[in-house]
Amino acid sequence: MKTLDPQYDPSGSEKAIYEKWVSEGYFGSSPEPEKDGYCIVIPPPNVTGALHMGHALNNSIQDILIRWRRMQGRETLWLPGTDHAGIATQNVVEKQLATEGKSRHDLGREKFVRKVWEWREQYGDRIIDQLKRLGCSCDWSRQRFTLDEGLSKAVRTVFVALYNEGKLYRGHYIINWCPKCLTALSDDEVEHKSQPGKLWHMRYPIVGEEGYVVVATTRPETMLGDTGVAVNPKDPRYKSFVGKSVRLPFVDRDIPIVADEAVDMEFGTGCVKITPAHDHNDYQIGKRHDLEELNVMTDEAVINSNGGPFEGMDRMECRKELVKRLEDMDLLEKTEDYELNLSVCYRCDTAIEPRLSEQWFVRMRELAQPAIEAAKSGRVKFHPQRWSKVYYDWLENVRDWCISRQLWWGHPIPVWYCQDCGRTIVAVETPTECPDCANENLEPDPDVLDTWFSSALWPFSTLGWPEETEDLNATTYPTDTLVTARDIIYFWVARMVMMGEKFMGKEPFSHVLIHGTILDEIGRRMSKSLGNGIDPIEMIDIYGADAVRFSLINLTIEGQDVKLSPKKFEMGRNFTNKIWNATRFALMKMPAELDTSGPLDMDELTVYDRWILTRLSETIETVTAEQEDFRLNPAVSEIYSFFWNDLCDWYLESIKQDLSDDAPASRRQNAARVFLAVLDSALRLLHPYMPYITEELWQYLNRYFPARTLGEARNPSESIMIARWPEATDFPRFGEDVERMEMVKKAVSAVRNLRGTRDIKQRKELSALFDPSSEANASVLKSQLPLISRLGNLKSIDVKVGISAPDHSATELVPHLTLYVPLGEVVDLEQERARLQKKLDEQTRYIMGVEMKLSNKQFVNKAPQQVVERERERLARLRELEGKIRMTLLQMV
RNA sequence: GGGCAUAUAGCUCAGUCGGCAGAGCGCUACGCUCACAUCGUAGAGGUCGCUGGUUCAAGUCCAGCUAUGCCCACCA
Repeated sequence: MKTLDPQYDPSGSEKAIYEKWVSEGYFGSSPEPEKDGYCIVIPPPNVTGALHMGHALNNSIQDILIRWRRMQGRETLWLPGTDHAGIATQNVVEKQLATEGKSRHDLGREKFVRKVWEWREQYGDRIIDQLKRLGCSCDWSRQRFTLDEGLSKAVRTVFVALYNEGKLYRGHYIINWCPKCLTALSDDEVEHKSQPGKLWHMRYPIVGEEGYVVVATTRPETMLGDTGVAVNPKDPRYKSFVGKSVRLPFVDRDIPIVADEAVDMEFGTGCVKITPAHDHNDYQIGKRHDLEELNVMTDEAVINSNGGPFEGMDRMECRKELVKRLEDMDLLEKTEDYELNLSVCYRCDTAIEPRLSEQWFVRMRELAQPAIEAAKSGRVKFHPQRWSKVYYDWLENVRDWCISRQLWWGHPIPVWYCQDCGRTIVAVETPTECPDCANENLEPDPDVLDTWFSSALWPFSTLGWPEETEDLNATTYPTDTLVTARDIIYFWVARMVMMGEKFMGKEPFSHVLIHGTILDEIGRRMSKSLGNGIDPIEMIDIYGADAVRFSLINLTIEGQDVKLSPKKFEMGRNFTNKIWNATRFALMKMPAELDTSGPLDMDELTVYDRWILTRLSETIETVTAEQEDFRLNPAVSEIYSFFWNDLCDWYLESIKQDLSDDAPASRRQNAARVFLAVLDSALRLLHPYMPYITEELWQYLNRYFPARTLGEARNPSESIMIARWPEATDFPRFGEDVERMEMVKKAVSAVRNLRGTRDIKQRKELSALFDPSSEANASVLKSQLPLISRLGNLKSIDVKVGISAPDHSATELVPHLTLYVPLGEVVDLEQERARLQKKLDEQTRYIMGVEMKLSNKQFVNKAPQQVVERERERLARLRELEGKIRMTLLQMV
């Protein structure tokens, strides 16, 4: 007989178990069109990434769903992979180069890109290995990378198709430029930070006359690129100025004063400097008034030759110097403190420099419509539902998407320019000559695509599209559930639906499960800069993967954020230990010869056997229903309390005697069989949440007791991973036995209660007299005397309706049950009396409350009959109890 | 400026159809009884953010308010 250690140590077994799963091919999938499929595509983590708590939560959820559906017999596919993460990865490798004193320009593009690939080969699977430690049951044979060959083909195919339809265009527009990453960013990649700043009021002298206008700005350095000044046409203060010009200091350019509705008369001076090349609004205003667009900065946001005396200065340096000189020239009217909304790069936090440049854009309006429709029609459902509103808001107000990035790492834009005739060639395959002039001198577009462009195709590009592969069929696409966090609803979710509708003609998934964000103990986002992150791998090292998974799910309620601390994982660790020990007990106590050949005779079972089977059936039903609703937290809580409270605290304690050597053989057989069946199903219920420990223990159970009699697993000997998900109907329900067991629990609790409140040692055996108020209850108790005396540590029990209190006894009164325990001289009668009196007062108060309610005609007439009836019963119960207490008090005198 | 979320025990949070306020942690007392001290038994601890309203009945529904957090938005 196998004896387990008294404490569960996950570190010894997790790795071997995982390897076994992989080598047996349990994660694999063979999606065929006629199968009942269940497919999830992983949100591909960045290759540069290390697993953080957000990933741990995200992937735990996916693994739970996949494992559960797999056990239900669905053809599951969890498709894994990583994202090439343009900027992030390029930055990492550039940083590495920098330590060698080199830049990517020293290497040149080709060599640099090769270097990044090398980096990926070396480090890119780190996060994959970490996902494996978490226990993720992805089909690793299908692992994809957003930059691998198949996906590149998908990207180019989509690009060409959109271009040919006129949904892609290249143009000279103002975009968000990161002067550190040296690339354009989409609007969504810009973050906004509130920051204290200043509002400088500058004087621009009017040309040809005395005086000046005062413009207010938060960015004085951009004045070098001003090509106009705008006022509101309705502003009486400036009416006479419209049409005149001002002379720009330092660069001595005359620029016009124009009237534009967009100017807010209330703000600042009501007079705005216009810098079309360095501000989104100014760009629009400039277009309307045909103002010159003058770029005054280099890629690195250093003032260029258009900046006159400030050429060569960094923008911030220039700002300082420029303000100082304005002041010297008496052109600075005043400086105000101002809270500004600073735009920063989401990757490096550098202040964005809006900048005019040549970029590629996707026309979004039309593409967005089917994506909106997909959600409106219910084909794509958000959980919780409120996130659909965020999704709609973005899609309904979507702006064109800037997709070109001035990076080297990424999908090259499949466009070539004929150096001879100037023709633009957009093609899936690299062209060798110009179709117009046959010239071979073709220059490729230097830019790459936004990483999110390839991510948008992920749900079908990973399945082989545009090739017509076997994997791409109704079993896999649309996939079932996308599990993700709210911060990429725009970046990713909306764009996937858009592209899925466009190129597959179908939504890419039916459900979007948005989970909460993991925060630190005091509610801040976990971030590298704050250093407040908790490393999931470190937690797995300490507590085990199952404990980490369980704890995370147990803390995560329906999309609510989670405040996390390392201590929270102790709960999961404790639970694993509980499961371990319940099984340990089973293995220790099983009879040497367990006969499981015939069916279990239900008539031979005890009250507690039938009770636990009923509770199990109910638990299975609830858990399955909650999971169907994506409510994993209520599901797992249900299993937790079933396992700990019902199974361990009550059932296991109840059968201890039955499993001992001196118990009758048939009783021992039956108790063992029921216990085994319950344990087996409980482990199967727990498996999606805690895959490792359930597998390990299940194997132990299998090895020694391969045959089952209830809730038969599909393949008892192989792996719990592919065992059958339990069904409520696997077990009979016995309503009456549940009631009986509740009565027994009440009696035992009364004894324990009496002990606890009177400082009577657990070890001391007591004599108990129960007055169960009805003959029915009396017979229930009488039939369970051995159990009650065992659980209550009693040496004798009397059960009699209407029994009167013996002398020198302590009394415990609960509804329908009075317990007397004679304590001889040790009983403190004064205290007993006080206790009873207090209880009596309490009952009287309750009774008054209920009487009041019942004497209220409104209540009796309007409340449902059921509720009124319940109150009446309650009153009867309370009165009975009150009477009982009074009587006992009288007897004590 | 708009939108969303949150407010319940000392802490972190559950609470579905409106019908007797729950869990984990922490705290107190007792117990190393042969599954588990990562445990067991018992206990203390609540004006459900505030103000109104609907209802026989409100933690739960409605309105308003306060506080906190997040998202969106071109007032320089």
